[in-house]
Amino acid sequence: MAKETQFVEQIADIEKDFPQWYTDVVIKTKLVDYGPVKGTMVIRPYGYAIWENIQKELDARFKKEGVENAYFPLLIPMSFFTKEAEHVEGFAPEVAVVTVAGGEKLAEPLAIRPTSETIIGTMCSKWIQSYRDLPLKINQWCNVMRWEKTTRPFLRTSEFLWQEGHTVHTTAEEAEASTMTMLGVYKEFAENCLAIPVITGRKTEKERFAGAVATYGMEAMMHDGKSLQAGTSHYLGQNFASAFEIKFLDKDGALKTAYTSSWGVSTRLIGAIIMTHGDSRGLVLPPVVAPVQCVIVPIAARKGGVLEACAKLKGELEAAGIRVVLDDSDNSPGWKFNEWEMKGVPVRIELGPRDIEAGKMLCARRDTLEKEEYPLDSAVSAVEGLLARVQKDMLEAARARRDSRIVYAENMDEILRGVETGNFVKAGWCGCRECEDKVKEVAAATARVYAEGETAEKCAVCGKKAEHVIIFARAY
RNA sequence: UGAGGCAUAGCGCAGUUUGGUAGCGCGCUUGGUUAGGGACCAAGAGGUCGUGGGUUCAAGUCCCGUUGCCUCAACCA
Repeated sequence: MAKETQFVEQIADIEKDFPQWYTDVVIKTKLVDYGPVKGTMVIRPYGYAIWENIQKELDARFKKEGVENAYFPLLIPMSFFTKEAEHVEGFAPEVAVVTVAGGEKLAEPLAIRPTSETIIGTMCSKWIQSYRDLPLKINQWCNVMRWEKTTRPFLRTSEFLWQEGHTVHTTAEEAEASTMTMLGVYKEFAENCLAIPVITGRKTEKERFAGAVATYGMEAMMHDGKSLQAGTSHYLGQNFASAFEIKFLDKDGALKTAYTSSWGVSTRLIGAIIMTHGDSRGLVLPPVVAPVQCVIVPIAARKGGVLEACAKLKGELEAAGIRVVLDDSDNSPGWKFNEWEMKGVPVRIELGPRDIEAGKMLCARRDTLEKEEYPLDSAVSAVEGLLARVQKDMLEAARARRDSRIVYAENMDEILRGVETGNFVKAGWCGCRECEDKVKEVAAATARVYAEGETAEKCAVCGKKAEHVIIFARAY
C-alpha cells in the first residue's frame, strides 16, 4: 500500500475543520502564496489563470450590455473622497493613505482606492453635458485596498482584484433597471460559469453600501452552510451625482442631476468556487473557468508508443480548444492522479499500453471520481461531452446541497438552531434595526438578502407584523 | 484595541520539564531499479533554533525585553 504523504494528511476532514481545510488547499495547490505585507496574497500562475477565465467570461457579458472597459488612477485625492458624507464615513476606517511622495510630505494626502465611485464620479461630471451622452456605462478591472483587521486568502485580503462597473443615467428608473440587469448578469454568470447557485436580493439598511440608496447582493452557500457575499450591485440614486455634480442638459432644456449605479465582483469568487465545490481531496474546478480542463497521464510511459500516443491525443484536444496538459514528468502515475485531483482538473485521461492496444482511453471525472472508457478515435467529442456534463452536474449538486439547507424559522430559537446547524434561515422580519441586531447578537447571524416574493405573518424576533421575509445566515 | 497560542532546515514537527556535539518525516540533489491510485534502494545538500540583552565553564533549553504570525471577539467584497 502506498504511503500517504504529509500533504494529504494535512487536508483536514472537510466537515470537521472547514476553514483550515480551505487555507491548506489554497496554499498547497499553489493558487496563492502569502505576500510580505500582512493580509496580502501573491496570486500564482495557476490561481491567476482562474481569474483570467473569469475576466474573459464577464467581459463578454458586459459587452452585451453596452459596457466598455476603462481605467482610473489608483490614488484618489482626499478632497474627492470626502465629498459624499456617508461614503467617506463608511470607508474611512479601512482606507490606506499616502502622505509622502518624492521624499516630501504631500500638501494633500492621497487615498489608495478602496473603490472608485469618487474619482469616476469626478471624471463623469467632466464628460457629461447632454442627455445624448447618457447612458454612460464603464467598467474597470483593477486592484483596490481595504485595510481589514483579519484576512483570509481570496475571501478577505487587504488588497484584492475586482471589476467595478459604473453607470450614469438620465432617470432613476433607468439607473434602477441597470442595477437589476447587472445583478442578473452576475447570477447567470455565477450559475453557468462557476456552477455556484446564488440567491440574489436586496440588502437591509444595515448592510447597505456606504452612499447607496439600495444595495443588492448575491449570496452563495459554502460547504459548511455559511454564506458568502459573492457580488453586489448598488443603486446610488443621485447621492454621488449630486456630490460630484454630474449634470446634463435634458431634452426639455433643463439642467438635471443624473442617477448612477455601481456593481462589482472580486477575486473572492475564486474563494467561492473553492468553498462551494472543494472536497477532502482538494479543489474541484468548474470546466468553464478551470485553467487546465483535461490532464493526460501516461501509464508505463517508457514503453514504446505510449508517449507518442499521448502527444497525439493532446494535439487533437488542443486543436478542439480544450485546455489540456500532458503530464510527462517522471513521477509515478499514482502521484500524478493525486496531484491533479488536488488541483481540481475536471477530467483526467489515463493512457497506457493496454488502452492503446484496445483503441481506448480511461477518463476520470473530478466531481464524482467516476471512471469510464471511451474509444480513442472519438476522443474530442468524448472529452467535450464529459466537460459539459461535469459543468452541469456540479451546479445541480451544489443547488441540491443548498436547497436542502434552507429552513424556515418562526422564532429566535429556530433561527439560532437553523444557523448553528449550517442553514440559510428564512424568517419574517418587522423591518426594524433592533430585531436585526438581536439576531446578530444571539445567533451570530446577519441578514443576507430579502427573500423576493415571500411573505410572513409576524416577525420571528419581536412577534410584530412582518414586513419582509429575510434570509439570515452566518457569513464569511 | 480585549483574550489565548505559536516562533527550531523549503514544509510539518520533536527536542525546553531536568542546560552538555542540532534531530525526525516529507520535499530537494545524484545514480539505479520501477510504473493502471501519492514506488523502492543507495549516496548527498540544507539550520548563527524570530530578535536584543542577561545568568553560566556551557543556553534551542533558564531570566528580562522586543518583534512577527495564528485563533477568537469587533470591522468588512
